[in-house]
Amino acid sequence: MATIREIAKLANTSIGTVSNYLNEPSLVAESTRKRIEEAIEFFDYHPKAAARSLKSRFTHRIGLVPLISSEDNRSENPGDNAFLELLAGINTVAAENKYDILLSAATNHADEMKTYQRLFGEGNVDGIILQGIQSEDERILFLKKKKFPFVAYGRSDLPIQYAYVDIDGGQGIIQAITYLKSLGHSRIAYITPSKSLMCTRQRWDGFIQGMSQNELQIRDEYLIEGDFSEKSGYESTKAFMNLNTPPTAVLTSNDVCAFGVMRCLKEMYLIPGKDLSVIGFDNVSLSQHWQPQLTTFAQPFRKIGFLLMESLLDMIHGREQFPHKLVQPDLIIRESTGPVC
Amino acid sequence: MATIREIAKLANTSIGTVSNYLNEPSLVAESTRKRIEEAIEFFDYHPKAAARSLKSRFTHRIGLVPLISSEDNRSENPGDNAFLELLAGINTVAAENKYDILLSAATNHADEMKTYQRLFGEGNVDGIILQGIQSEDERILFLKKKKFPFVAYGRSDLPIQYAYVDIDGGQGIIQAITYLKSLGHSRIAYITPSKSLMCTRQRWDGFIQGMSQNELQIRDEYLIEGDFSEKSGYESTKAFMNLNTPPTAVLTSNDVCAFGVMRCLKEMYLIPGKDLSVIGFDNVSLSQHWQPQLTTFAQPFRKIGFLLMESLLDMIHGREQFPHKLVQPDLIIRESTGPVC
DNA sequence: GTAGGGAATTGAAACGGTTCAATTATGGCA
DNA sequence: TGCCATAATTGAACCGTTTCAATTCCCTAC
Repeated sequence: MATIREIAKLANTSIGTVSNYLNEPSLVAESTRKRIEEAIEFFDYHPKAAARSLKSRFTHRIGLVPLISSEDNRSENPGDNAFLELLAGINTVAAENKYDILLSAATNHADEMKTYQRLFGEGNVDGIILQGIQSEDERILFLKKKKFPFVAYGRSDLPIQYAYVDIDGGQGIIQAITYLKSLGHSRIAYITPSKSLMCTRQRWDGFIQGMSQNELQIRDEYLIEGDFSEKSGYESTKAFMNLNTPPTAVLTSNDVCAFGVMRCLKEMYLIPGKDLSVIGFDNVSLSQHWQPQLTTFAQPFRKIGFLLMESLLDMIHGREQFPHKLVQPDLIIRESTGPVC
Repeated sequence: MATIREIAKLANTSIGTVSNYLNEPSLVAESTRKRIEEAIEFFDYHPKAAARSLKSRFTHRIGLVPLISSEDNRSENPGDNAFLELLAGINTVAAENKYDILLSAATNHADEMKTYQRLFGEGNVDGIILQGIQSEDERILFLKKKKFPFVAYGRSDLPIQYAYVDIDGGQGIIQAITYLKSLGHSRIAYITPSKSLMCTRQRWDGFIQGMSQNELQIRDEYLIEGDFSEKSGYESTKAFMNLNTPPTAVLTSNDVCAFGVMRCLKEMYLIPGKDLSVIGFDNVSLSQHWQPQLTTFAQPFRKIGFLLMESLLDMIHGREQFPHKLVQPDLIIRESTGPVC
């Protein structure tokens, strides 16, 4: 395989000039450039990545540690499609900027931090994208301490500055309430996710703002803290529908919870979208095959991937310090919502 | 960041010995080993990947070019989950062997070959996994010519030796026929995929063998060459059911085709699994939510990922030349098949 | 004719490991 | 004690780029 020295020799110039051509062609005179191009063509020359990054300190790679469930599952895991769309988005921007994605997995979950230390320590990548952010996320603390470029998909509750892209759950809720109001709803219930989660607070702020903006009254008996389970949807609905004046619409914490709501309605011979409008969150693939099809929020994962990669490149090249970006979820209107009777 | 020289100095030994420790600890005496370990611990030392692979010619990375659909789709694309499971399998074996996966995308489809040339030419990876094999696949020709380690998921019709992992569609069909026979079926129809595809021939061989093994008669009017479309399932079924003695069971080319079969039955007020047993191929996520749930073949993608990576490692390390591996598809029995009435 | 300055080019040093032939240490045995 | 085989260690050379200070080239202005 040809090296830069052979190219230089054939093009009758020095390796320094060839290197310049490779990295900043404008530094090279027209005639020299032509000869170098011919030599490169002749040898089908590609500069070796290892040599390049040894000296330049740039790998043109970014790191990503996939969350892989250990068991074999081809199930409806909503995260699956999400990850793939995310990857597609990241990959698109990466390719446009001549970057590759390095996927590193830990053999077991306990070793996950070791994977990040290795990615960083061995100089395998120029930056890292984090997903599945947790409260007090130690990966964030680690990378921040090392001053290594990274972007997180999701906000944590750490009191430090770092780059992230996240869903604007609050704006979503506002949008949903406005939509429900336009259908004539005023008695809107809300099954919130568990209080301990980051997204809950953001959505809750949106709920308050959305209700006041639409001049609707928040009623305590219409609020239940659930979790992401089917059961919490089922049980909350039971409680709601046994009130003297039950709500006419309910916002749930996610699609699975919304399925629980609908199961309860079915048992009570009530019809989703008619007796109670139901809105989910996530747009899992089942939601469009359910009977009735579920109105829900979709996260534009591909766009999130774009933004993650763009932010990371900005950081790597020192164009920005800690970019923050929020994206609106898409309200996908299907059959589980309808005008109030 | 510490280098191997600093480690050697602190451990009071030479860089050669430290390098030995890193790569083949058995070469280093116990006492020296201890001092080196302490020094590594002290500096939190990680050998730089670039320096390592510059001289050793091993990157500890394998390359994979994902097939990314350009449009934003969070649809039921059956390939999506497949790819993720495949990746999970590859990643697991890779991690166990201290390998990472390099994902490289082309900005547009026309440049795909360039991506492979770059992956190879820049020395970015030790080997490559190919998916979506096509007839006369130029990637295979290229990598073969360069004598670069690669494993393909799927067979092509090229008359050259290369490593692959593939589904044993023929064995699947035999299994399906044996299963149908056990339910009392003898009039079995088969909607084959298009003749031009590699898998068709393999499945067809299985069909012949399965029928003769079960002492069943192949009848020409029960054979239709379809494609992977819903429509071909629909129209073939119309033809079958208008015969004087219609079949009691039908094997289809894939799940989508099977859905077409069932739509036709519904129109004719016939019941899948009762009036006609239907077997799909692929186990797309819809197949278990269909009414009735579809009996179909699932590909064990995660296992395929294992095998791909294991084969590739064998080739990289010169343990095998062109490993071939076939895996059985899993017949998933659901509601669209039943005993003959 | 010459000074000045920008554009183009040069080549040695550096990046941080691995490799390997050569050297030294160690232990067993007569 | 001396000899030999084997284990352990050494360090210089090398991998193929980038980098940068120094040099050369070329043109313009005076």
